[in-house]
Amino acid sequence: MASENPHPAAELPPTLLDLSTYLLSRIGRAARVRLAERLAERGLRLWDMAVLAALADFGPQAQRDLVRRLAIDPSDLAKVADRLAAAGYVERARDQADRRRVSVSVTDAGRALLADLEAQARAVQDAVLAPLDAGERQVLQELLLRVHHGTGEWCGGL
Amino acid sequence: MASENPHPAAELPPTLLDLSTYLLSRIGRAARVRLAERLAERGLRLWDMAVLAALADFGPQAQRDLVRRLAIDPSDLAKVADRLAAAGYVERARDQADRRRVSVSVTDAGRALLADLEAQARAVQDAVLAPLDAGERQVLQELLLRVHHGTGEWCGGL
DNA sequence: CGAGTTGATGGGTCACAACCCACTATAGGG
DNA sequence: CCCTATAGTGGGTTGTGACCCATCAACTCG
Repeated sequence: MASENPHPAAELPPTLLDLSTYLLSRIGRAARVRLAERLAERGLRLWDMAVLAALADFGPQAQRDLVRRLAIDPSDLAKVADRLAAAGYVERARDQADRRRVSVSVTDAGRALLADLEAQARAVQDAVLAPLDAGERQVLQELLLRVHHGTGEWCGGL
Repeated sequence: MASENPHPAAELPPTLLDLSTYLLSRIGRAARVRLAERLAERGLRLWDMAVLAALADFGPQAQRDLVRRLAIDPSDLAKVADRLAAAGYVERARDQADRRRVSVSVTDAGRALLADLEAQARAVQDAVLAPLDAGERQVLQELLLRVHHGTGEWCGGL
């Protein structure tokens, strides 16, 4: 039998396409998966990038602070920090004022890596948002930011 | 030590917030998780809703067609159809023209359920998109739809 | 100086999505 | 009438994200 369609077309139900949240979920997941693939090529995960970004943006800080900021499980963060440190992207040092705390800071290698990862993320974004022109992307970004701020009580990882 | 902030604030790194894809991913995931919770209260999963929606929108069809349309694994669909049939939301009948195929159709109960689920999805959407007025939601929906159509080659589940 | 608290860590569990393979039944072409 | 392809099904594996608990070390307060 002749295949009705070269690629399956995946014509999704209007009932779902009508939900912004459905589109949000699908598109967001696609973007996340795509970026995750690129990170995986470098032996990294999404959390690694998030931690690097937090350190680059907010400076050296204790894991404790990263835990609060990123809403990540302390135990999981310990593992991420471990791998990043082993790879030379961050340095860990006991806080002399409070020797329980481990202060984490990005190295130059880490900063360089982050720049690369950002470029990857931008590339994925360009691919995903291809149908939109610069102005539309701006509008989208602004709307998403408003949505994000308006509901900061979401907790939730990533 | 006084807690600097009642709720942890989760002040995320600008490096990430600047990425629309990051926001897309976070917001989309939050919406999906929230809806999934509501479905779970009814003993259902997201795929159940997707299958019901596809059947309601496109009418009775063989599992084979659902597989192509929704890009779901045949084996997984079999399990979903099984549960939906057991709960009385769909009916399965051998296609008389091709007895390999199993034609699936929604029952009245299934249609009623879907209406309920849609209401749940709308409720979640209202909560998530709370910061936006009707006009802005319209704009967002349109942008997301364009993004979605522009990149139909994503495959990928949900 | 205890007693309770906090930060970090290691070692798990649990749920779930995606995927894959083997097997049966049916269809259809040579 | 075989042979191959297709539809559905059952029984898995794998990877991952979130979470949880026990433990150790270090701080703080009484």
